[in-house]
Amino acid sequence: MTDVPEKKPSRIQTRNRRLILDSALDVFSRDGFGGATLDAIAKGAGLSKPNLLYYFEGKTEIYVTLLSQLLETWLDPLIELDPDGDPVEELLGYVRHKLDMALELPAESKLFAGEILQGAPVIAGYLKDDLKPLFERKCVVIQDWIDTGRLAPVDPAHLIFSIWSTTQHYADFGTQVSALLDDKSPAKGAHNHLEQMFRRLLAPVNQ
Amino acid sequence: MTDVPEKKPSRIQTRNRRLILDSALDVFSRDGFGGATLDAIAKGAGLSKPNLLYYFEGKTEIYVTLLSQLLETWLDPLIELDPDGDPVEELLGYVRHKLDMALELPAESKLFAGEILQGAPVIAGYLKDDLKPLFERKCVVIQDWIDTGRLAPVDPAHLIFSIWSTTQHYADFGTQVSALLDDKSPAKGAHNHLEQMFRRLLAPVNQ
DNA sequence: TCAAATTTTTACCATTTGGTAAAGCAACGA
DNA sequence: TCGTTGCTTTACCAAATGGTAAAAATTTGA
Repeated sequence: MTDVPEKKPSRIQTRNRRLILDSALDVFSRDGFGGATLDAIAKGAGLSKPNLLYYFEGKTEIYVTLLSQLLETWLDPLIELDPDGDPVEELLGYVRHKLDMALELPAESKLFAGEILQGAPVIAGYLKDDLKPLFERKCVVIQDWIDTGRLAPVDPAHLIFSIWSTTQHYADFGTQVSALLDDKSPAKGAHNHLEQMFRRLLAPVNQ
Repeated sequence: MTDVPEKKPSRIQTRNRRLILDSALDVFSRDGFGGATLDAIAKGAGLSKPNLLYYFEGKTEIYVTLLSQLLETWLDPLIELDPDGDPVEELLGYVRHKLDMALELPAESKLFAGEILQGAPVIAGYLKDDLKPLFERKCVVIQDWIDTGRLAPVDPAHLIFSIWSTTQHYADFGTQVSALLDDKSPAKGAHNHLEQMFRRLLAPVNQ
């Protein structure tokens, strides 16, 4: 038995692992996996590099831990799409939720985006094993809404892609958005615009 | 005079600079700036590393050259938005054009995305000096279309963001899209979906 | 309070990486 | 044919980086 001797973590462990992961999120999301250095992460956490390596086995383990924790949070709002709710309001609620997450947790969004951008070397398995089944279940839910006339006909998969892309854009391309909008917060305008866009797309024609 | 003694490039120079930039596009878009190595770029180009450094002054110069060339191509379709054309068709044409580019040049799209994701360290000046004026001109054009009743009322800036995000998603998040759609090409579905979505959004209500 | 366990530091190291110096080779014009 | 110019290779190097060993300091529990 080489593993599973793990005891409950001490207070120091809990605190320092938290410090490390917080710093790592900054560094990885700003510099990418390849550009990030253990020195930068250690400095941001206020620890020495060997000390950091006392808590994590290496750069990759920090990165994987960060992504794993992130994915749970990321999945949540999609899970909550309720088949029994009002279709248009359920989907608009999902849009709002995703946009709020993008605006409030841009570093997390960027970390995820960077991972996918580079071909998902770490989370390819997660995409196939966890995200895909969920994605397909929700596509069925949306298709049902369409078939029962409560939603305008639309391709469920591409609808989800559009929701993801438009909302995450405000985090992942935040630098560009800020540059083009003179740093005035895009939050209000983005919410209104996306609500309008998806409402028009989704509202069934004959009520 | 330390610069501008540049003569016309020889055939060998033209060929090798092309080889290097082609390889660099692969490597930078796959591994990010920080993760890319000169060795990988040299290998991909079939040259030795010192030979590569005979043609470019360093890693950064290759990256900057690549981005500069890319930005011209990237700007083009937006420039072509014709104020005198039919508003809805002009915008739908723009959507089509951007989507085709994303599907045909995913590496270029990813390179740009990676640069913005990391805070646009290299092209921040371009965003302010070139993209922003163009962006604002086109926002005015769109606003005029709305004011003359030929386009549904919509926030021009956020409309452009939505077009960019939804189209580029098929390149930048192509790994995820492929994983979720079982590798069947998303091209047809994406075109239909985006056409439908933006047509509904943009068509003026009272014809 | 004191020994055991945990945490942190100091001092390293091997590899990778961006980059250089300089010699060798090839091409071209006179 | 020869010298000048342009291109390529060989042989390096200094810095950065991921990571380790082991001693020192600290905390913990009995």
